[in-house]
Order: sequence, then structure tokens, then C-alpha cells
Amino acid sequence: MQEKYLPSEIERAAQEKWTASQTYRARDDSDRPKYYCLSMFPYPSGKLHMGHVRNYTIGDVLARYHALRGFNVMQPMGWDAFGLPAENAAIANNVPPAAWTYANIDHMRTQLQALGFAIDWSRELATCKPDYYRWEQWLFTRLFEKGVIYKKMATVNWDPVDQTVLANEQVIEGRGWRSGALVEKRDIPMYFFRITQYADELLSGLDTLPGWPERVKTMQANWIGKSTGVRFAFPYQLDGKDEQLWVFTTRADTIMGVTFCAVAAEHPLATRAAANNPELAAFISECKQGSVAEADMATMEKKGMDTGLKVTHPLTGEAVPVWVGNYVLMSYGEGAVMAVPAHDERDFGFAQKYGLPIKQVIAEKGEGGREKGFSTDAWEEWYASKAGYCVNSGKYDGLGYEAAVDAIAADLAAKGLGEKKTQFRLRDWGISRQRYWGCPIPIIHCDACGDVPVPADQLPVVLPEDVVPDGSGNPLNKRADFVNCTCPKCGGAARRETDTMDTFVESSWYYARYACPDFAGGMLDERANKWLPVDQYIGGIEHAILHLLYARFFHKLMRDEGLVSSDEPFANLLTQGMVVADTYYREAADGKKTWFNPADVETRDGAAILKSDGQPVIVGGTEKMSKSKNNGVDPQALIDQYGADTARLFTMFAAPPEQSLEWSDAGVEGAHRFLKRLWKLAYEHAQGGVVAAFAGGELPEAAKTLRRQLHQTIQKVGDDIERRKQFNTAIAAVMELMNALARLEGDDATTRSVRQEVLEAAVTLLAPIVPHIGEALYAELKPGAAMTWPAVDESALVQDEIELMLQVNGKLRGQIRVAAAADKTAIEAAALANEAAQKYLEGKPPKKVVVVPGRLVNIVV
RNA sequence: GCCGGGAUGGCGGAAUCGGUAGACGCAGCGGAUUCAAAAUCCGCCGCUGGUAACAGUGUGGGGGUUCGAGUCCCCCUCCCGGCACCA
Repeated sequence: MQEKYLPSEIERAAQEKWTASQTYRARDDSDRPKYYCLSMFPYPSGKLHMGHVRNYTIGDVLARYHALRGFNVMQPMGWDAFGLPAENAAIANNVPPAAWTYANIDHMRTQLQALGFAIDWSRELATCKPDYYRWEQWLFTRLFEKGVIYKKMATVNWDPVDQTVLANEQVIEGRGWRSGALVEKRDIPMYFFRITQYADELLSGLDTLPGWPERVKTMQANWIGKSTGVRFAFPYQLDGKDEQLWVFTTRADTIMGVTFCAVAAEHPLATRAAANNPELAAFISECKQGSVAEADMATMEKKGMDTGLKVTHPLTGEAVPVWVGNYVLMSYGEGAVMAVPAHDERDFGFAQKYGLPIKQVIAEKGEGGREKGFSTDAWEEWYASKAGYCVNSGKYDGLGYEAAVDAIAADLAAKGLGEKKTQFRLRDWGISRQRYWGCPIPIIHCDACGDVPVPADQLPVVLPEDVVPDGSGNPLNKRADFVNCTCPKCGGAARRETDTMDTFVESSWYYARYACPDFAGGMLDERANKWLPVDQYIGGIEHAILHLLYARFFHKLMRDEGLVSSDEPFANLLTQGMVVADTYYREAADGKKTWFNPADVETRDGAAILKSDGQPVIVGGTEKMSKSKNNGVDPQALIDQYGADTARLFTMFAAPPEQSLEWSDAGVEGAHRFLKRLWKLAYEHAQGGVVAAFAGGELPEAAKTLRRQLHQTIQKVGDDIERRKQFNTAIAAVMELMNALARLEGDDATTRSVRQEVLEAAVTLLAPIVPHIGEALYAELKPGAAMTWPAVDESALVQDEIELMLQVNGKLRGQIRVAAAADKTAIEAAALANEAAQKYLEGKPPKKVVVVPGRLVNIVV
């Protein structure tokens, strides 16, 4: 055995052995229980970052642990290969996105392999390959024919200078990121998935997922946002015709407090009113400026203008003015809202700003049963409460929330002007992207036949890979060989759709394709049902809503197509926190920030200084490692210096998986030190010859105590990995065990057999986390044997005496030792007899004695 | 703005069901080894007072429930994630 721990050598040897023996090949025909362990596949951005290392190490620990416990494990890997960064790289470097992407994949695959993950590489897939996306196109055509996919207008960010649609992240403070032009909202036709049709099932399905974190389920439920309310109309006359302005509200009980309505800038009423009102027309075009992102809409200044038009209140018959509001969106709901300034905070602010009337219609009892005072001067929380009752509302006065809503809905229904309705916040999923590097939407536009789906035998619609985008519009429009085609229905000349699909579509079903990536006869075969659902899914918390909701939706679409038999794709979910690091920057006179990598910055006398010029930099706070903030740490350097096991150990030890992980170079050093120590302990033992592990018999006290700690540790590590999914504490427990082992003295045969037992077990307990050193050390300790998870020896856990904490009035005052089997009376007596207890009792009789078995005694005086 | 989460020593974190706050590691300090250094090994290490024994205090801030609160409840502050075209 080598005396020194040489990571590069043992890691190469272990990886070669695993590859040669196809150790991690998942068997489709095994009779062992299956364990499908999946980490979210990476976007091939260039090189691996720490977030990847963390994500895939978590998955690998769980995969390897289950393999040691006898499961038939499948841990696949692939590439979420379509997306915007490839186009940006293309523009910057004049390389086709395809070439850039494939080069990145090759590099990142090598890096993943160097980390020694137990991946079945025979199942690798890339979403930008036609043999993958052809099935996505095939499903699209099926769903289009079923009506699950439809076309409608939708609002996008339009850059008028680059003549291109911008992603929300490409809009910075209302301007295009490249051109700097003011962004406009523009309505264009798009294809939509009818996800709202599945809203109820997506919501109730959350209750069938006990293996999901509560917070993710809460976020999804809120996102779906089921609410019951009333949809009703304000009648009006325009140009001699009877019309109705429809709105939806969850607060129909406040309907008597409506003092105006607000419509979106694109609403027909607004357009009509602007026809002879230049000021209003100007305001409407102002509303059309800025991004479509909800966060921007919600934080911008609320502005409005009176259209001069009036609608009729459906119950009072009063005339209600109609305003245009920049915060009302045409594509959400009806494009119009009723405004009750007295009982909605946003309406209140709006009414105050424009001097619109505020009419209280809900009151609430405060202290002493008196009605709380209402003032139009300042908003108070309770104005929006549903706990009050109606006032100033005629026949509805005195009614509570539910009774009022029922009565008002009934009266509206009687007039044919409204009804109760369940509404979802969730909107249909628009998937058209005006971009080149994505899966082509398989539709052909024919002047005679309209939108015609591409027939199955003409799929895939292959994306040409030799294109270099230039940042202005979709280059596919300029490719005659792509655009020009014949209509599958009538055979006439036709145009191919050039929009591509949202990349969330590819990532919505890749987990199923891993079961049968080689299947050429269809999207999925029967192996999908063998492997699904995924037993453990691991990915970043940032995917809690969108990706995970879309994948759940897609699974149901595939189920309804007869492709899978389960209802949900992921049985258990672990949402890993982000890897964060400090950020440093300098700001130029024009406000442009330059970001510096933490590796190039040092702290001197409490101030951050750039190493290269010794001048100060501004500390920007701790943020997710990203290219834009230049605070990433390259895992490659780490692997080169310390080896993959150290990188894996540190990322698992520094924080529990669900929390964010703060990067620390010093911590890496500590992880490496532990592995060296582990190696040394095994080496020293092996020098005296390996023996059979302790198998029973009498032991000296020190060895007995160590064995108890060993079996406690085996119990804890198994529980930490399997149930708690918290690896930092598992590692800490093995570190403690190794510290104790180092203190064990004696070279007699019995002691050596205990040392052998401890080392064999400790190496195995750590093997899921640090598999290379595990492989090497186990081969030295037990040559030729296959590693299996150690069993807990219950008899080793038994203790005769235990220590209890002694409290007086809840404060720790001492300890007492009692027999493990001692009953409450005996414990009480021992506690009261204790010297420290006597001191604090000062001769007074105890009022009460609380005994917590196995823990503590609390004497209350 | 809305939804979700977080805050514990100098630092990362532990405390799993309301029961010893600070496990384990990092940094620091002291010692051993060494010609010297690196590496390694041993010890100390929340804060305040005290030579010490010990006492007080302490889990972002304020209040509450309880024999007992880092953990439960209410209010607040700050930080992070998501907000539908980043992935």
C-alpha cells in the first residue's frame, strides 16, 4: 500500500476500473428494485461551475448509497442544449450555435467524468439532436390536432432598433441590452399549450407528492392561484350599440363601492376613446413602452387617464367613469378591472393620486365592539379585510363576506349580467420563440389550408446547423431552403413556421426519454413505465415553479396520449441551494460596472483591494455564482490541485443541500486534510497486516466504547443520507469516529480486529461521497471483496448508565448519572439528592419536578 | 409590488419530536517535532466579570405561550430565490 494519499493516481485507476467493467450501467432487465436518480441536466454553457458540482454530487451520493444497498440504480446524464446563450456566443465570436454547443458538451462531459460520477453514459442525450426533438415535434402535432395547442396573440418585448424580440433578461431598465433603445410592447401571434385545462389537476396532484418540499408545493399552489369570484359586466352604449364591459373580482362584496373602472391600453374602449382625443392617444402609446415582465409592471408607477367614457353600474345604475391604467394588462383576464378604492390598496393609491371618489362599503368592529374609523387620507390594512360586513350598500348592509358575495352574484345572475366563476392565476403557456437555436415548430402555413401540422412521416423538421445569427431577428427567415415548402394537404407552395419552441419544452420530458434514448420507433417505449416515476429528482430551487410545473404538465399530456401510465413524474424532490460567493466591482463615471473575481481580490485592514493594482474595490455582497458578476470559482482548478474527492467532500460538507453554499478556499483545505488523515489511519493499520473484522466476544472498555460509537455512526449516516438528505452531518459523524479511532490504543489481536471493523465501515460510509478513495482503501482493507453497506449491531448500542442534565428553574446546574433502566421516581430522587440541586433549592421544597426520559430533569422551585 | 425561503461564535455550519446552544470543520492562539520551515501531532478557543472555582449573558430586533424556546405564535428589519422569453 502507498504511504501517501495520491488523489490523481487513485482517481484515474478507479475511473478506469469502473469504465472497463461498466459498473454504472443501469439494467433494463434486472429483478432488483429500481432506483431512478436524476439530477437536472445542465445547459452546456462552456465549463462546469460549482452549482453543477454540487447538484451532481448530491445525486451521486444518493445513487451510490442505493447501489450499496442493492438497488438497480439508473443515473443518466444529458444536455439541455438549445437556448439563448448559444446565440449570444455566436454573435460575439461568429461561430454557429451548433458548433459552440457541441464543443461545450465535449468539454463538460470530460469534466463530469473526472468527478467520478456513477453515470450511465450509454443513455446520454442532447436536446438539440434531431433524434430527440423529432418526438417533441411529433407530440406537438398530436396536441395541435387535439386542440391542446392553439394560436393567439401575445405581448412581447420589441427592440425597435435591432428589430428583434427580447427576452425579459435582455431588457435592462426598459431598454434593449444591445441597442439601448426603449423597448416597446408588441402583440404577435403565438402557439399556446392549454395548461389551464390541467390547472385543477396540477393543483390537486400536489397532495399526492409527500416527497416534495412543502415550500415548493406552496409556491406552485400559489402560482396556479385558484380563486372563486364573480365575473360580471358593466353595460354601456357606444356609437348607438349596446355593449358590455366584463370584469372579474374576488371581492364582489365591495361592488357597491365601485367608483371607476380601469382598462388596458390595448382595450377596444381605450382605442375608441383615443380616436378623437390626442392626449389619450399619447398616453396609450406611453403605456405601450417598457417591458412585459410582471415584476416591472408591479413596481412601476401606477398611471392612468380618464377616457371620458362611462359605463353603467350593474346594480345601482349609476354612471361609472372608465380610465385607462398602465397596470392593467390586456392579455390577463378580461383586460379590464373594477376599482374599489376604499378596499383595495392599489385602487386607493390610484384614486388619491387622481382625486377619484373613495366610498367605504365595508366596516369592521374594533376594540370594545366599536366600529373602526375609516379615513380617505391614509390606507389601513383592515380596509381590505374579508372579516367585516357591508355598509352603505343598501339591501346588502350587514352581510358578511360570503353572504354578500352570494347575494350579489344572485342579483347579477338574475339580470343576466354575471355569475360565480372559478378562476386561475395560471395562464396558458406560450411556447413560440422568435429565435433560431431551438426546436422548430412543426407547422406549415398554407394560404389555402391555413396552419397545417407537419405529417409524422415528414418529421423531424431539421434545424440547419450552419447558421450564425447576427442579433437582428430570426435568421431562419432568411433561409429560403428552410422556409419554402409545399403544403402537406393541398400540395401548393407554402411557408414553414420559423419560430422555435421555448426550451422549457425539451426539459419537460427528457427524464422519460432516458429510459429509452435509443428507441427509434416512437417517443417512448415500455421501458419508460419500468423506470418512471423518477425516485429522486435533484435540482436548483430556482426551478421550483416553472420547470417543475411544466414537466408535471407534460407528464399528464404524455399520460393522456398513452405514453406513460403514472400521473406524476417525480416522486421525491430535493431542491438544492445555490453556490454563492462574494462579489466585487468598480463603477465607471458612466455608471458601468466592472466585476472582479474573488480570486483576484484580497482583504487588507478590512478593505477589499484588487491584487493586481492594490486599489480598493467595492464589496457587492454575496450572490449566486454567475458569469455576469464574475464571482465564479472554477471547479477544474480545484480538481487539478486536490482531486475530485476533495471537491466532492467539501461541497457536501460545507452546508446542507437545501441551503445556499458559501464558497471558501480554506474549507477545501480542511476537507483535503481529512482525506489524508483517513488514508494515514488505514495505512498505519494495514502496515501491521489486515485481519478479519471483530465478530464478537468480550472487549476492553475503550474498544467497547469505540464500537458503540461506530454503530451509532452507521445508524446516523444511513439516516442522514436516506431520510434527512443532509450529508454535512453524516461527514461530521465519521470525522468524529476517525478522531476517536486515532485515540484508541493497543495492538492486541482483539483491538486490531475492532480497528479493522471501524475502518472497513468508515470507508464504506464515506464511499458514496468520496468514491475513489473508498475504492482504493477498501481494496487494501479487504482485498477482492465487494463493498456492501454495513449493518448496525444493536448489541453494540446498549448502555448500562446514562447521563442526565439537571436543571433548576430551567437553568442548567449539573449532571447526574443514572442506570439506563431507572424509572421516574428513582431519577427524581437522584436529582433532588444532587449537591448542585440542593444548593439552588436553598432548603425550599420543589414545586414540581419535570423528568424527560433519557434527556434531563428540571426542578421548579 | 406579489409569492416562497433565510438570519446561530471571527467564518461555514450543528442542535432530527419544545429539553445540555455552538457538534464537525475553517481561521486564530499556545505547545511538541525540526538546524529551520512545510507537513504532522497535542491543547485552548461565544461574550462580559473573575487568578480560579464560578457567576452573568447570548441564536437579526421587539413582544407572547411554556417548568423549559434557536425551535411554537404575533409584529418588525435585512438578505436571498421566483415572477411566465436566462436556464
